[in-house]
Amino acid sequence: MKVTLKDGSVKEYAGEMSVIDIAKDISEGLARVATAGEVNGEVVDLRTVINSDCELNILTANDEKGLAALRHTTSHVLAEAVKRLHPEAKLAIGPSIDTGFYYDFECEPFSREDLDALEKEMKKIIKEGKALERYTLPRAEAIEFMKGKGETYKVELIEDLPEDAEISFYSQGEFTDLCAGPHLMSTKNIKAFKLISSSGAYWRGNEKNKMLTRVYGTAFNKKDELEAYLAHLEDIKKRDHNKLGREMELFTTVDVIGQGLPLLMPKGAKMIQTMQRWIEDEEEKRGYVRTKTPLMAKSDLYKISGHWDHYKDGMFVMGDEEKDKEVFALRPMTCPFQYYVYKASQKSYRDLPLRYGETSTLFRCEDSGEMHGLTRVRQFTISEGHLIVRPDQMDEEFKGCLDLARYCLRTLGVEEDVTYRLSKWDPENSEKYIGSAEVWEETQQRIRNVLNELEIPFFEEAGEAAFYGPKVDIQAKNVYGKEDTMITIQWDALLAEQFDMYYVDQNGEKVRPYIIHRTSMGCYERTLAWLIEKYAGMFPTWLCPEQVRVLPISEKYKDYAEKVEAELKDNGILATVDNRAEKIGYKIREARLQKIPYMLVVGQQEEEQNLVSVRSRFLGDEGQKPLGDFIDAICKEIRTKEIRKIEVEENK
RNA sequence: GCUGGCAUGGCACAGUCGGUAGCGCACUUCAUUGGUAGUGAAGAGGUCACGGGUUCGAUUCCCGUUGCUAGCUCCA
Repeated sequence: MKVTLKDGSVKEYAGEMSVIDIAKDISEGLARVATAGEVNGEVVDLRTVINSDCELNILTANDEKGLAALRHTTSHVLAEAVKRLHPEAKLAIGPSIDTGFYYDFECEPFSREDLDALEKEMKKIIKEGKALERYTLPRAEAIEFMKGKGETYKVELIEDLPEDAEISFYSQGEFTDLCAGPHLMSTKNIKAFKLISSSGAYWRGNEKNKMLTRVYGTAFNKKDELEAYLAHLEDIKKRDHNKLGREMELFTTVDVIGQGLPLLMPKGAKMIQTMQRWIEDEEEKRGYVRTKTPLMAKSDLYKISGHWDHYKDGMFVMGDEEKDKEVFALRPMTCPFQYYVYKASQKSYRDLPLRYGETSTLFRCEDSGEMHGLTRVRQFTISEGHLIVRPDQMDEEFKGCLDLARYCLRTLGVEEDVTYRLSKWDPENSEKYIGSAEVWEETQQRIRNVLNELEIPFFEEAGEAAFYGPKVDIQAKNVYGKEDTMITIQWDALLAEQFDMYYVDQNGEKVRPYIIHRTSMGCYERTLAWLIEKYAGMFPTWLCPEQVRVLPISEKYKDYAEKVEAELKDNGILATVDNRAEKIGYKIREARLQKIPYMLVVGQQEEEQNLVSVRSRFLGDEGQKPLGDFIDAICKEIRTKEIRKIEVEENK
């Protein structure tokens, strides 16, 4: 057989060879994941193809797929440990994932102590060093086998496989699991693993099914890799906006106010105001006009838009339809409000495109388990906008929205951190959407063309569209790897009909416009959360709620310090003075902990020569400068929204 | 909504095998007037989230509620 090595060279083996022989022949590292191989891009168990005539691409322990095999094997060891300590537990599934693996069981929930005991048992199993043997059974026999063991979930899994399928199993000593592989040769090759947490998870991800107990764990090739990963987990907790944002007094929550209703404190509110002013001004430059529409409306409005039928559960409804004459609901979106602004007067084709923007507060009654810090809340504010467009202007306007979105991302310094998703409808589930299949397919293709033209890499996902049209969602991950939508641009060729919107064309005919629903920088709260994690609280100067702090050496220099502060403020710089009777070292320590970009130390020398001693977050001690020079420099930094590089170690 | 975990002064945490609580930071006052990451001293501050139950007695044990949190599900 031919074996392709990592460097692309091909080695040929003749006659009967064992997997171990080949693995050892190639490298020591390979023996660790010797059962993982790849034929025609598909990961297979080496033993299924060994000595047959095919080209095999050997996976090393450092390959993603090799690592997956290691982790998957660890999940089998976990399953065996669970069966040993909790024989009543039923096995569900246990795949490897990005960060490790998990295994779902039907059993009582595990506490941390249970996990520790399982880890101990797993170490025992690993030490026993059982070889993983692979064998297959015909489908009917496989079902009988699993039925005999009482593994009802496994039976269900096999029943979903084709009638003529050969079902593969892996056994390690006394423990056998249904599995496609691949695996390590032996459990003893697991060198570094850790059970991370336990939680509930619905069988097959369906909330109508039974809730199983999921155990998350991870495994690495080497102990130090595991330790580095665990240290990394600790590290990202420090960037977690939900922790850091509270510590930095950007926001807080209060029991009696309610879930998903964070309070933005002065510093957080200032940052959001800075972003809002910036975005509103930018939109105006790009031809947007502003509206300010009500935060609530009668149910009649939502009945026209379709939200009353489709999304009533997600809205805060005031009143009872049975008893009250009028029922109101807080708005979960701005669309229909701006449509009525459009409809207030008759529009000509010459009026289009019309770009409406609104800094819009929305309310969505998220389920109680969904709320998270500032990223998933029940009241939030977005830079919402609707473009009312002639069909022939659609491509250009859609591009304009993408351009604005990318400008926002670039300015915040996060353009490298996002992925673009073309969110399509789901033809299998067409009742969730309005409009014909032809319209959907055509619009999706037009969006694809726009993205390709702008050379934006994107991926496509079915079933993620809005009910009225496909969209481009700009996605970002939080420190824990969870993904959220930061910006959305939606193509809507259908709602104009619902609201009877039209314009009059050259021929005097009424024509339906197209609509683009879009955000320029999405939800302010969510963006703030993202920035906290991105910059670990050390925001670009222009976004900082306090940009400069003046630190007089002693109270003798109070007047000069206040003069400096006044001059900074005159120039639009957010500055304060620390006039407390503390030593300079103490004041510096505090300003650094509060991540203030610039400290200006002033004493006798500075006062006499109208100087400031600059200490920045970026370079540390920048030396004495004339006050005017400093002001010029920081004003430029703020005006251009520069993101200065941090070149000093943050070691305390 | 579901399954767990957690809830002790403003913050971050000890602690009580059931006998009404402590440290650090922050805060207040006094002294100190200083040159680049913590000056010293004194003081104030908590019905141990809320509501029930068990008990002679509950912050501690049990139940419920609320909030936070890890996931699952959901996210127009």
